[in-house]
Amino acid sequence: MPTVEAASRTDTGLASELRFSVARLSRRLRNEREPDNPLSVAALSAMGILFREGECTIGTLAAHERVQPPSMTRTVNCLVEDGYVTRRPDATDGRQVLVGLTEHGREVLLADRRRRDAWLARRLRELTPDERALLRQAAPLIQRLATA
Amino acid sequence: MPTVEAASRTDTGLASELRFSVARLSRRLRNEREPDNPLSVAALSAMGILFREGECTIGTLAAHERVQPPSMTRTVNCLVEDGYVTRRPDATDGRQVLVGLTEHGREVLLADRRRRDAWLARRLRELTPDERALLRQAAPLIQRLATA
DNA sequence: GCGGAATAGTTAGCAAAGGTAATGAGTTGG
DNA sequence: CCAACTCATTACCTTTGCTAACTATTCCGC
Repeated sequence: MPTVEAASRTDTGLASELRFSVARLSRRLRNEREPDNPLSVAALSAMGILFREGECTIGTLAAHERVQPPSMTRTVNCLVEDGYVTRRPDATDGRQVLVGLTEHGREVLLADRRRRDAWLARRLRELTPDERALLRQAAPLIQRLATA
Repeated sequence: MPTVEAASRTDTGLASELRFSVARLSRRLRNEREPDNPLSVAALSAMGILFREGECTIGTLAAHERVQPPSMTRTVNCLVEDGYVTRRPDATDGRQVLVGLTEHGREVLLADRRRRDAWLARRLRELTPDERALLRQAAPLIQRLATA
């Protein structure tokens, strides 16, 4: 049997397995959020971008989230209502809107992030140190698969 | 500094990183589905369960998907309409409904799965063999984190 | 073996979060 | 300077989840 074909078949198996397990853990993480959590998933990840990237336009946020601009407009509107972000017009291009985290938003984001990490951290403590080390190496790979 | 505290902090960092990368890849995988795909995500994973587990009741399907029974009822109704699954009453318990894949459903599921794996498999081929081997070990761990 | 409690599924109605199409406001190039 | 383009918004639709309320069936205590 040709090596290339074998390798390709194995990769497809890996793809299947990885896709399934990642989808499953992702769903589980969403479900394990506190039910009284004030922040929706969409809101949270938009705030995450603002935290990492600083002030962004609606379009930039939408592109980062791979979402259409109208969806991001709505998300941002909710966040403004709740005082987590501010909007201001761009000084040089009046069409654009700059969105930025408020101090309150930053605090709430970090608190929520801590809370959401807690469940997974607890689960991770049930693994062996070797298994954790393996996942520590895998995480950036998974990130790279998603990014480029 | 006490070892326990240090380990715990490191685990929290790992939790953060893993959560972020998994969420991101999962979103990306959803987005990379063919736009003209006839099967919704919910439908697809319900069919996946039927494929793995064989005939199931609505309640079992709902539990597997961590979804409330009414949601699964609707999903199954759509699948029945499209001829991907069949429903029949349980012989010994008239309250229950058994749902099973049709041959057509099985074919469509496998075709869709191949198509969805293709993108990820392509990305995986850009990694080194060592990196792929690492992910191959990580996949079952991720699965275990999600499952118990 | 019968009547109340429990269980499986469905129906109805609501909410979150995505999408497209059309519109308005602002910028820019010919 | 006006036509074409870009960014954001509005209006409306879809998917997919939820809860509450209801029906049909089974099970259990007596």
